[in-house]
Amino acid sequence: MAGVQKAKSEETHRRILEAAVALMEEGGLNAVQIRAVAAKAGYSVGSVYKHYADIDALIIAVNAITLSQIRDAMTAATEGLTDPVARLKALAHTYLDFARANVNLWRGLFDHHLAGAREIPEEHRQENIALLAFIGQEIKTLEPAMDDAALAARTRTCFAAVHGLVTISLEDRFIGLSEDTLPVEMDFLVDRLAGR
Amino acid sequence: MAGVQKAKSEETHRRILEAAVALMEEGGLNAVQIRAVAAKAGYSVGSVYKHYADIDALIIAVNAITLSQIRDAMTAATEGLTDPVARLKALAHTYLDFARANVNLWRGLFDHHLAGAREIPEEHRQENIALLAFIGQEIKTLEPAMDDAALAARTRTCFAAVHGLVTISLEDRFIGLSEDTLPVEMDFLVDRLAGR
DNA sequence: TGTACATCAGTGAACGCGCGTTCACTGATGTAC
DNA sequence: TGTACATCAGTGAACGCGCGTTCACTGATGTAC
Repeated sequence: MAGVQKAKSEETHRRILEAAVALMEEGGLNAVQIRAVAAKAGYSVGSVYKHYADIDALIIAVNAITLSQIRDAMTAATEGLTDPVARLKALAHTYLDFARANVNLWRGLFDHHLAGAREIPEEHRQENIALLAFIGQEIKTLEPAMDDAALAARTRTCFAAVHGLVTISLEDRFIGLSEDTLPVEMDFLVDRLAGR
Repeated sequence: MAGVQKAKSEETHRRILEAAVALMEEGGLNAVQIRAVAAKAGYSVGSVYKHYADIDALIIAVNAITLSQIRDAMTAATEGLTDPVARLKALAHTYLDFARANVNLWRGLFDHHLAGAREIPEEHRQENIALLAFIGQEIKTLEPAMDDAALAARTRTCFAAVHGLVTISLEDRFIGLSEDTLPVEMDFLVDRLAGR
């Protein structure tokens, strides 16, 4: 009956990660605490440490899931669209909708800062690049003559502008744009960025 | 010799605030701690509480100074300029330059979240509105036919887009735009937002 | 198949640190008469 | 001007809480012979 330990271990690993995701969703980054995760997953504190080196590793794992969810949503949203501007709009709205539907998961991506010299894991970096690649692809279609450096810069600018609109709309301290005007403003922004 | 106590008290108040600003500048939001502020200002922990109700009140005071610094820089930067787009570019570059020159003070504005139900002080809110008013004024010149609600929405969108570019450029996790391309991208963004 | 030992998953009390906050106290300044 | 008392600025040890992390331990699973 070999493999029982492995199966148990994998289930525990999965349950702990699920609990962490749920806590991030419910209470934001600060709610992802070792004791809370352990309790929610149905294990003890020590077990969490058998699967994740520390709290940062766990949060990074949660953020990796969030990034891949966004990537998947973007893939689905652009499927079948051919016009570059329509595709860019679909990407922007997907990003906005995801952020609004999953405020805490989305904030977790940007609120989590590693202390000191620790590096962002390569996997995470790749996911970020993947999101930018969605945008870069469309901009290349719109501006075929642009060289690679300019394209990379322009891609980040466009992402940054859309990201800014999403950020500000989620901050209550800036009395937010109303529910209805937000998509209108997003379309305006993408149109202008695309030169239309 | 009346007024000695008042003068001492005012000086202490000022020194504590100065120490808090210096700490925020040097080490970011998390460096603004009661003990650190007290030590830097040359007083004891208890004295800080004689002048500020709690750590949040002190941080809010620091942020108020930062906001007014930005506002003053914007006023100076637009002086003498008449073209609305030139003025918008000057505002955007002032914002970018301030953030790059005072990363920690600038981050403090957005990283500080009040726990629970506490409200953002009215003074703070007014300063935010003041910054938006700078932009709104120029957009009104560019789009005189726009009604107030649309103008308010558009103003926030433009601020948000510029804010996003500044935010992303300060994040090292997105390999930043190089020193040189950043102003170019900022000009591009403002031109496009202005419809040029 | 059975025995002895090694390895693993899981436990949870205890440690340690950071840090905001309190409060009884001291000495200086202000005020009333 | 002098005395007695009140008020204020400033002190810093101590409290309390949150929370990440450790580690000696238990029982189950795996392995060697």
